[in-house]
Amino acid sequence: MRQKIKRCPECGSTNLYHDKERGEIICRDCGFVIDDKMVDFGQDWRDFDDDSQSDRRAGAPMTYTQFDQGLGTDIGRRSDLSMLKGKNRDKYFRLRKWQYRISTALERNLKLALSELKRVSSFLKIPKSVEEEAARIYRLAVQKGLVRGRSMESVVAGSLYAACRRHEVPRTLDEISEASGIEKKEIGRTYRFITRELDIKILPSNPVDYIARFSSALKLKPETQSYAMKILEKAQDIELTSGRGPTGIAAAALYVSSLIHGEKRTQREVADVAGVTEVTIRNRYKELLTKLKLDKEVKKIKSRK
DNA sequence: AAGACGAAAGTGGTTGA
DNA sequence: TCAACAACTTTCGTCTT
Repeated sequence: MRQKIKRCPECGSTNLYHDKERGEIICRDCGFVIDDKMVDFGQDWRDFDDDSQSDRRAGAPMTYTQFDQGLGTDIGRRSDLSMLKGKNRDKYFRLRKWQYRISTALERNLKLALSELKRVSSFLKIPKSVEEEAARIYRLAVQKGLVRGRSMESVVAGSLYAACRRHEVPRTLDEISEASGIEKKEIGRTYRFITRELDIKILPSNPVDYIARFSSALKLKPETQSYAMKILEKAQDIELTSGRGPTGIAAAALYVSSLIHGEKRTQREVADVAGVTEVTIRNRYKELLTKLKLDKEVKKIKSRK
C-alpha cells in the first residue's frame, strides 16, 4: 500500500522523489521539499533486541513522542503487599512513595517537553521520523540527568538539532533558534553537551544537504540546483570544504550556479536564505572561482550580455 | 541607486601549552 | 586556564552596472 502525493504544490510537477532516509519528498523539477506526514521510515535504525529471527516488530510500534512510550511500570499494588512483612514491607512503601514523586515530576516534565518539541518541529516542518529521534534523545538526556542547570526548552532544542544532524536533514542553528526562542549559542552548548554525554556520533554536516532547501527557497531551476551540487562535489575533492561553515559553501555554490545559469540572485538574497552574510559568500565564491577554474565560465556569461 | 567588492576590526569557539 | 588562531560577522568606503 503506497501513499502518493500527486503534485508538487510549488510547481505542479508530478515528478516527485521520496527520500525515505530523510523522510522527505522532494520535487525533482523545482527542488521543493514537501513536508512529510508519512511515519513510515522503512528500516528502523534503532536497536531493538536483536532476536534476528524476527525481522518484524509485532504489535503497535513503540513511539517516543508519547510520554510513557505506551509502556508503564508500577511498583506493586496493595494486594501484593499482603505477602510482605516487616522491613520488606516498609521498603515497599518507601519505594512507592518515591515512585509517585518521581514519576509525576518526570511525566509532567516529559509532557511539557514533548509538546514543546511538537511545537518547534511543526514550525520547522521537521519530518516525523526526526521528531521521534529528538524525543528519544531528550528522554535519554533526562534519564542521565543532563537537564539539571539547563532549561527544558534548550535541551529540547538541542535534542532536535542533534536529531536533524543525525538524519542528515539539517536545520541551521539559526532556524531552530528562531523557532524555539532559545539563543543560538545556548542551543549549541547543550547540543554539544548532550551529544558528548550520550555518546551520539554525528557525521559532520554536508553542504549538499542544504542545497535542496536553499534552492527551493530561492526558487531556482532544477538544473541550477544540480549544477550547484556538481560544484560542491568538485570542491570537496580539493578539500575546499573542510573547516568552513557548510551553509556558506552551499550558499556560494548556489550563487555561482545562479550566475552561470542565467537566473541571477543577488548575494544578499542567497545570504538571507542561507543565514550567512554576503561577505562569507564572497569569500567562498572567490575560492570557488580561482581553485575550480570556473573563472572562464563566469566571464563568458558576463561578456555575453 | 543598487549591487558587488574588499579592508579592518570585532565576536565566539577551538586548540594546545 | 590562558593565549593564539581560524572562521565568520559587522561596518563602512569604493567601484561597477
